[in-house]
Amino acid sequence: MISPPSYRSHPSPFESGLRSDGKRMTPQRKKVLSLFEEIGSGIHLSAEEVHSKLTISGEKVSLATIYRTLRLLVKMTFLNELDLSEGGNRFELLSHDHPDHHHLICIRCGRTEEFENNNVINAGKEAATNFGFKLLESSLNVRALCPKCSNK
Amino acid sequence: MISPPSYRSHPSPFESGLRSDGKRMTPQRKKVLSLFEEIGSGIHLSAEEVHSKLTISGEKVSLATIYRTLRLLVKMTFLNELDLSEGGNRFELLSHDHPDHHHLICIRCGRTEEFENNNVINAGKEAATNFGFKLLESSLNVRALCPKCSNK
DNA sequence: CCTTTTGTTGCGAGCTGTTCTCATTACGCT
DNA sequence: AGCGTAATGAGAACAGCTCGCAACAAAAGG
Ligand SMILES: [Mn+2]
Ligand SMILES: [Mn+2]
Ligand SMILES: [Zn+2]
Ligand SMILES: [Zn+2]
Repeated sequence: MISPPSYRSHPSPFESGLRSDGKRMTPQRKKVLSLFEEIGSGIHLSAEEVHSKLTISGEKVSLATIYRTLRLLVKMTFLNELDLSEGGNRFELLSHDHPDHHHLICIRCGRTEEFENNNVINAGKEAATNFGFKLLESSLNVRALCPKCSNK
Repeated sequence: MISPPSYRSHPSPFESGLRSDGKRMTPQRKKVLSLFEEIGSGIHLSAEEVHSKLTISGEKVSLATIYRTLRLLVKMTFLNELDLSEGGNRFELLSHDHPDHHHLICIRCGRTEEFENNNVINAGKEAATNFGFKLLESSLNVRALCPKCSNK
């Protein structure tokens, strides 16, 4: 029989964020966030894809819980939600070094590249200011054809 | 009994665009495009809204036909399709003086303002060039709170 | 510990926006 | 007017997502 460590281990930022809000850490939540962390940033997964990736690696989490958890992780700013037009929404690990990147999407094959541009960020700020709006977030989606799809 | 005019009237750009592609002008198609033209640019309508506006003014066009026609009008570049995240997609008359405008959206009440910014356009071009993509279109969506929704 | 409380899950039903199927209609051409 | 074929209307189907609720499980209290 293994006894738990006698010291109190540091809770992860995820766990303490949950706790401080009366919410609980669960295996399902851990699995979803871990998937994104293992896969790294710059990868954009749909809820369906999260579900099948977990299923394939033997972890059973219901689709409804995945949707709930994704929403939660977005609200907690661990994930970023993308609306790339075609198909369902996608989610990516929110990297704190590149929080404001934008996306270049091949509308044929779905290949997606990321880029940053301060002018875009400023354009959003400026527009919000001009109309007296309080800026939340601005996202530039560039729809295009990748080299492979472009020459036939 | 009224006879049709004996001269051949100039077909509209819409009609000639259709004809040149083996497609036909129909009352339904005319009604949908006319609605957008009468209502003017800068107005963003969902398919459902197009349907109810036509229904209210006594024009009966089925919802399926409206979806088909909206797709067609986008492909023919008479309309622009917006993906403002929340709810269904919206459509607007594509004004040829302001083809590349962007949108500032209040996520609470839906109020939407338009703005133009050359830096944004250039950012899209630049990103496409850097990755060897062929640019199709780029759209900046700024999510924010309008003054009314922002203070309470 | 056992009990209570309360947040969370899984499942299926439900919902919303959009597309599809197919029988019927009607545009455009002669 | 008649023909070929595109387009429509009506409803079924679909995709993506949310909800309701019973079963479950983590905290909290005794
Ligand atoms: Mn990204
Ligand atoms: Mn607009
Ligand atoms: Zn491609
Ligand atoms: Zn508002």
